[in-house]
Amino acid sequence: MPELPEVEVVRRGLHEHVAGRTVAEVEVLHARAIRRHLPGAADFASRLAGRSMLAARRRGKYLWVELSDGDALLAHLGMSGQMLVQPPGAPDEKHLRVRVRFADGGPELRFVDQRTFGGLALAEVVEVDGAPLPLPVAHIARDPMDPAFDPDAAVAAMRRRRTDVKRALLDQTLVSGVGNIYADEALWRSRLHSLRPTAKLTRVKAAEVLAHATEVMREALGEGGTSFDALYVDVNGRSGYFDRSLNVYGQQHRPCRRCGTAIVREPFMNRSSYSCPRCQPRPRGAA
DNA sequence: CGATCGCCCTGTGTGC
DNA sequence: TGCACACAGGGCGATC
Repeated sequence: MPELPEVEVVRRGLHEHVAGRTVAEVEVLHARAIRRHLPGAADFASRLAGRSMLAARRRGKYLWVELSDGDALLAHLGMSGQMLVQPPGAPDEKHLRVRVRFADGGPELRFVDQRTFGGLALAEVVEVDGAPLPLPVAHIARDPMDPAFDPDAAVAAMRRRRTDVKRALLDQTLVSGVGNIYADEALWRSRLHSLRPTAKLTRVKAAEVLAHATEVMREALGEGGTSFDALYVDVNGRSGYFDRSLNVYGQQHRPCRRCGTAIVREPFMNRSSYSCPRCQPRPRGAA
């Protein structure tokens, strides 16, 4: 479940290990991994070969590497995607989808993805609101780690929506980078139930939940991200430690760290929401 | 256009 | 032991 902090850890690793290197050869082992690259695997491989990789960038949960021709190698990790830096000759991972070999003969870049929700693509870079973005990312809002992130504008956009606060937090066109884990953690810190309507939140309360989302993601980044198993790892295959700090996510039946009430899990959008029923009372009238 | 819903995937865990 | 099914869930296309 890579969300902003986990993707940022991967971005830093890419920046450190691939920036400045020239691609020699690309191998696509599973077509679904490049399904967003509409011209197909052969086009993907031939256009990437010979390009140099420049800076690694990120917005929300998307990351990309600028290429020497002005385009970008765009990646989304989905649920289980990994970008690994491995020595040539290391055994192929079971779910290895794309391999990038470099002209210097050094470590390869490997895209590994068990559940195949993630993928790579080559994309044109366009300018949106003063920021260079790969075209498929143009509709994604700035994330709270972006120096140009405007909290007041994000609060206003959230309150304009006729929806529930958790849906708003997960909507990448309002604020990007927040997924199910950090949404639940931010709501717990804000003492808000996921079904509270955004339109009824005060400006102050909406700003508070956004600030909590930002804070929890910053703390997670400081711990190297959240990991429940070996699915989420940095480019060297190492896991983060923030799962030890989670207050509600995955904590059903455990006592709330504030009031001792048992944390509950409820179905939400075909997935789960975790909350404290006492600190985060369900709004009246909500189903 | 805003909001909602179903689908895309595979490995793991659980209950019968 | 083996089978069926729930679950993990981000993003996007279709639909109203």
